[in-house]
Amino acid sequence: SAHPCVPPGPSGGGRRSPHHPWDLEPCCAGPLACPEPVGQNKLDIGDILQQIMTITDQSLDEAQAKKHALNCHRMKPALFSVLCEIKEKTGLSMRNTQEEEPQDPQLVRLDNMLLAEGVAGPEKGGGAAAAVSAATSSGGMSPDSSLEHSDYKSKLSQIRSIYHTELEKYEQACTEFTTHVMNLLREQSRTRPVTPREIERMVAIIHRKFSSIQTQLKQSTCEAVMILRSRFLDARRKRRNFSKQATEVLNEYFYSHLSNPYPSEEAKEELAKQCGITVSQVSNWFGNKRIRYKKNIGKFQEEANLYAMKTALGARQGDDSPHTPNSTGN
DNA sequence: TACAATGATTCATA
DNA sequence: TATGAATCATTGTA
Repeated sequence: SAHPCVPPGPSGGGRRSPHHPWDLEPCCAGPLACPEPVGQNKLDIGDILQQIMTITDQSLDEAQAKKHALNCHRMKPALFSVLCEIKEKTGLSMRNTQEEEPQDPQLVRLDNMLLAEGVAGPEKGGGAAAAVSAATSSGGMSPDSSLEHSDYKSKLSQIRSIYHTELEKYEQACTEFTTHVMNLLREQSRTRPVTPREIERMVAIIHRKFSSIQTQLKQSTCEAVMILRSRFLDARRKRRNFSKQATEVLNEYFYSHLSNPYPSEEAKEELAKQCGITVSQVSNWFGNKRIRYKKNIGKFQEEANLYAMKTALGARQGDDSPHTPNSTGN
């Protein structure tokens, strides 16, 4: 009852011809060599799809053989173009899903820091110089620090070289892996439609993964630099006691203002000048002195008496010695 | 070498 | 923001 022009459905029948393409014997002779009735084509396609679906369940050799057979199959170009069409249609919906994302702010910060420290970018020792200048400006740096400076520089250059070696390794691995995947996709594009855009996306995914590894490397490098810097800049590590004369000046002020040992900003500046130290060092000294005195007044009694006597002696001599102005007096 | 002294830092608070 | 309190890291000394 079927019209001779209406081919049977894909699931209809299923009786294979003796020279059926699903035997997957390469049919390299082409369609002319193995003529098939027109109605058979839909059946062919259904079976080809079935074969493709099950190809992953087969062993490598089997799959390879089947792949080769499929590549040579006379229906392949037609099927391929259909797949391309379907893919193009579905591809449209995901076209807008993935666009170039903005640069990771954390990575930007890491890059900037590595650049500022002289780890990334051209070698010039800028980071070390910056550290030194920072140390000197903070007031805690002794002038004869060239030894420590070179120590810092050598350690920084160690970090730098490790960083660059690792970075190079990662970049090489990334390139190798990308090439491998691209080759794989190109190879696959012979049997399934793989658009250049798809390859691009895959490459982008790989780069993202590798860049996250790179971020970790940058993070640990930053940590190493921070530790190095903190060790280098930590003034506690190169503490020098003040001169005897400076301590004397500070103690004189402290004990002569015992009821209110809080020098004004001007007094601090004056004391700093007299002692050859910075104002913040004067502040530190008074901070420490106050707390330590308060904690153990008994221990400081002798010292207090000594300076009280000194002050009294100075006052009796009547000389208008250039002492710092009494802030509150008592 | 242990330990006290001391200058500096950090953190909480008023 | 100055100060107190705790703590760190080094120096000085017995």
